[in-house]
Amino acid sequence: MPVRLKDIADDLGVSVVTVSKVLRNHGDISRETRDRVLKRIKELNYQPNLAARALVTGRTHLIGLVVPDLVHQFFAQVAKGASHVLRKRGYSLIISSSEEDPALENEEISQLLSRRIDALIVASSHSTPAFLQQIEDAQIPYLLLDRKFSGCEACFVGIDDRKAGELATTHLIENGCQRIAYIGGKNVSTAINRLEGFRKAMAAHRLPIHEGQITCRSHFDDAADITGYKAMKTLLRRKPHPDGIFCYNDPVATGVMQAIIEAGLRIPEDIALIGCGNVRYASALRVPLSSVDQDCELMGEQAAAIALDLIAGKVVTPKTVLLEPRLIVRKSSVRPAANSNPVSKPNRAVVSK
Amino acid sequence: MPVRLKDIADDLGVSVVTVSKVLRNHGDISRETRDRVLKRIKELNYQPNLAARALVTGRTHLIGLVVPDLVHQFFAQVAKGASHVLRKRGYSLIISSSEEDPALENEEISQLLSRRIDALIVASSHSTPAFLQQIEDAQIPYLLLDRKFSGCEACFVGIDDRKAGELATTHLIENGCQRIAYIGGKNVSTAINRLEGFRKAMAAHRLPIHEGQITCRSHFDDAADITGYKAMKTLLRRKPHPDGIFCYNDPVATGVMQAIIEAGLRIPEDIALIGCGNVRYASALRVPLSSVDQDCELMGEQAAAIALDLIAGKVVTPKTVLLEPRLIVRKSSVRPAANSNPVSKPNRAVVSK
DNA sequence: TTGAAAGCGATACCAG
DNA sequence: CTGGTATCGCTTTCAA
Repeated sequence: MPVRLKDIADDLGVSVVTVSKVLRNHGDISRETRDRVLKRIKELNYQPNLAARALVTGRTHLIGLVVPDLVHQFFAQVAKGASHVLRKRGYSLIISSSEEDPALENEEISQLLSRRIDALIVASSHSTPAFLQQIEDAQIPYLLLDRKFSGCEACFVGIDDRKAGELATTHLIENGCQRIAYIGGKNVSTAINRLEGFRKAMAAHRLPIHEGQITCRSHFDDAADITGYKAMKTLLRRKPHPDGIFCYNDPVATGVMQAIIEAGLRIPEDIALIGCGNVRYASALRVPLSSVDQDCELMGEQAAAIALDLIAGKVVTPKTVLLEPRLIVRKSSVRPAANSNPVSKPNRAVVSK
Repeated sequence: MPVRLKDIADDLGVSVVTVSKVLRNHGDISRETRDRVLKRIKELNYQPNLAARALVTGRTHLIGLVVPDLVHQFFAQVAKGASHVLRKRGYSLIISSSEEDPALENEEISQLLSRRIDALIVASSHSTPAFLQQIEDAQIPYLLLDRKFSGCEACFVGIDDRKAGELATTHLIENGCQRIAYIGGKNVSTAINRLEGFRKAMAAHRLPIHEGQITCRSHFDDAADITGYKAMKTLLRRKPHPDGIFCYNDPVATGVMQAIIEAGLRIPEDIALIGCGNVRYASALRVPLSSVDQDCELMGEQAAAIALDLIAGKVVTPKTVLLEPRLIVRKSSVRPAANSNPVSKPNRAVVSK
């Protein structure tokens, strides 16, 4: 049985209260008592029972993180960033993966709430904010990550998705693409806003968009790359086929790449391709993949910081942190011929192998 | 203020004990009372306070999972598998990533122990089992995952690493490689045992191994792919350079691939390459990467199942689950010319794009 | 079939 | 400076 406060108190002939105070630097303790207690705590390697502490203080020092897919590197990196910040402050992270399933996500959230986590960070797979009610009801502070809801007052950390879409699309246009297609997810803000950025860039260059050029699919059980693969297969049936593809994330772009190559077409010569998220292995793919970087670890860190602020009651008005997307140019989108006559300078682009 | 047992009891004019019993199907409750209680619980959306419950029962329904790197897809998938099994049984998973740093790992473990998790699953970055003492001291059941320690009695779930090494190496040999190099990690059982399998396969085919052909490096802060990249750069300085490379995991192989291509050599013609772990994006890499599949989700599920058994006291003698490695052949290791004279049939190989 | 009483291990409050 | 006492929300035990 683990050492308790009482064991230490008894050993030293003081009260549990005294020991408890020493433990939390709660002043008003004589130097001498302090040292004796500290010594004994060390000797016995005392570890406070956090469940007991949680019961009386109402703080579990547990923070929940709900993501749509932990296997997607993006969310793993976010988790890493968040975990890093929280650990230093004595908090632990409970990570739940909803597998892009809203029903499962609700269950996960409910589990977390009943654990009385101190705050919740959610990258939701829901398409409407209704589910947030249960969190509000539980009165647990929360913030949205990566995906937000229009008209929702909650704190949010993510990137400027419109700009990301604009950046990527403009880049394709500057590389001579005319018939650019967009492949996105369904009903998530990242997909919707990146699409908006796409439309804006196309309009700015007076390029028409035909309906068939826009694909929005849910992932369901399919991994994102399979979704991309299938979507591209469909696009390839159009004549003429698109000459540029912007995917709202990198796993989708990975599947798209496979489909293009299988069709015997060249990237970027026949079809230029760009993703979003800049996963680590992007440069190692069949054709090094251009992408839009979202600094995912930083995103996790910021989310964690806000969660801590929320807990501390430091947040009065909902806070929104929008990280700047950065264009990362690799082979998949660069057409040497087209480059000779750029429409405009790329916006803070980074060229990477 | 969340709803408490007492609120429900007061509402219904029964005692908290009665409500508590209903909640846990603790027989000896009249049908009628049962239904009334259940109804009210639903209405108020009552969620038991797990901290309070943990305090009295000594069970937190929390299971810790410590991995060296959550961003490595392998461990994310393991976490997914484990989480899936545990969730169904009312347990939550607290995931800690040690970033391959033994000191950080100790801290993480200590945090988890002080949270009184019910069991701990560890894929350790330590090179000796000394750190296990703190877990033993805390009397918390645990099991090792992926990486084990020789002479250690604990439960273990992983793959047969020797066989994985043999499978991969034999495959390279059958594809005509003669000067095969091994690139592994330092002091982890997976690296050591896969190396052993490598040696065994080489010996079986009377192929000599020169010391320079074996590289074992820690990752430290570098991502695994950078480790692989650097190791390969060094190997390429040898004359003649190796004609086959077996990497103990896929991220390392990814870096190796980059280095080979940068050097202007062809895969598999000049150098054949195979990894281990079979990450999802293996087939999408610059050259589709052959690998050894370890069925990581199943590994996570098995680990979770054993953790539950340990908690239930069902495990008498330490249990070891070794999953069968499966060879996945892709382009990076297939040399058409060599295939005409295979040394032996590949062992249950799967050919995949 | 029901419930009163006694904790679980810690903290908060207030008296000495 | 120190410590007694009540309390957090729930389960356990045992008597009614």
